[in-house]
Amino acid sequence: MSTISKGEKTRDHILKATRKILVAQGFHNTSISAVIEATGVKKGNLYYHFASKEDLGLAVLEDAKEEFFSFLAKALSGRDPVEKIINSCKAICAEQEKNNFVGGCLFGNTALEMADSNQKFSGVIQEVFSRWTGLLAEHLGEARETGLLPPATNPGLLAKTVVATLEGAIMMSRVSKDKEELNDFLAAITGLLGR
Amino acid sequence: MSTISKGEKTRDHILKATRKILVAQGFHNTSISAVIEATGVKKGNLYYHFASKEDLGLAVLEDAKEEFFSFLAKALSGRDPVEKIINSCKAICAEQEKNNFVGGCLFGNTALEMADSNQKFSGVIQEVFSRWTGLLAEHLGEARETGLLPPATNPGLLAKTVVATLEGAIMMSRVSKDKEELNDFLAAITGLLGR
DNA sequence: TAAATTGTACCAAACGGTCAGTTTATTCCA
DNA sequence: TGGAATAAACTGACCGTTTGGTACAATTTA
Repeated sequence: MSTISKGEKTRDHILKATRKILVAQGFHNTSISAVIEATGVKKGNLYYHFASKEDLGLAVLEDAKEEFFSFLAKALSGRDPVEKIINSCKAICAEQEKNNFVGGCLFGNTALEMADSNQKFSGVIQEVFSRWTGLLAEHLGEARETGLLPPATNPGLLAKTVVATLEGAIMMSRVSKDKEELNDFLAAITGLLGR
Repeated sequence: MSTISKGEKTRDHILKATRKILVAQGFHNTSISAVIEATGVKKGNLYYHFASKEDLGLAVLEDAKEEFFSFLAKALSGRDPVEKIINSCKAICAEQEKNNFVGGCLFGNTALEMADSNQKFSGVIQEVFSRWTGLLAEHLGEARETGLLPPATNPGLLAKTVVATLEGAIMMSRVSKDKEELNDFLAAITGLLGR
């Protein structure tokens, strides 16, 4: 007796399938008919679950957000805070390789596509970035206290820098489709953290 | 007796005006009618100068590319190679502030919007990134030879890292619209270069 | 018996693009 | 030098298609 209803299952199926298209093609280049084709869900049913295309896009983003932070929580593993961060970056890069550099980062993509034209979207993105950097900053603060990083370290700034470099790295390796390039970037981030 | 014909003037006017819309809204969210409205050029005339919307987009990108590298050449000024790079990053960030973080980087935006769906676009972007990092790598190599940077420095990788961090920084500060944040990132890049 | 799903048909608006024809500039020859 | 011929630049109405979205009765499922 599963507690998830059929409707919830369908909704989730739509979310996951739409995410795949959205991450590779972007919001404005993804049509409702493409979603219908990919999901197999009929139009009437789609609009039964989501009020509008915007609503669907936001729901996909929210869903991906939750999944990302649960992924991040698991990926942040290691013997010390610095290693945890490095491993999380490695895990993210591994995902990129796994997808053959198709899609990149949904949040980064959406950030650049919608930042100046849709507040609702950029609001979610802002939340992702601040929560993400906040988590990293916590660990970096811990690392500083325990002497793993120099006392002059600014955890908040360093966390943002790591995320920015990672986002930039995903962007550039997505264009070049170069596996080694991504590993190089990973080495650069490792260097940022003094290793 | 100017050597630029009326047609060339119109073409350039279209390119510049379209760029403004494109950088803020993206390719797929920019309609031909929006271009027509912004330029004042009638539809028939627009298609006299450009074969298609894609063609227009590519031309805008090419035009912006040329302008960027001429901007970069000027911005790469300073007493030594490292200072030159830092100043160029500062100049780029100053542009972002000037535009109130609207639009961000046309190349980065287009990279994330078109990378997986349009080879022609991503080809231009790839060229921009490789030329840009190539230029920085040259200066970094020089800096290493003259002892400004440690002998173990990898100019190519460091150049890519600088660009990646800058692109990530522009992305994140575009979402947050935070002036100080961008300056923080600038400090981080300066740190990357050992200053 | 309520929630979920299908089917079909429809809508106005916006989309990218075309084209015959008009205007403006340039060339060329008497 | 002037006027015809040619080419370049521009206009605006029009095209078919796709877009996101609606309506709603009929059916299936939990």
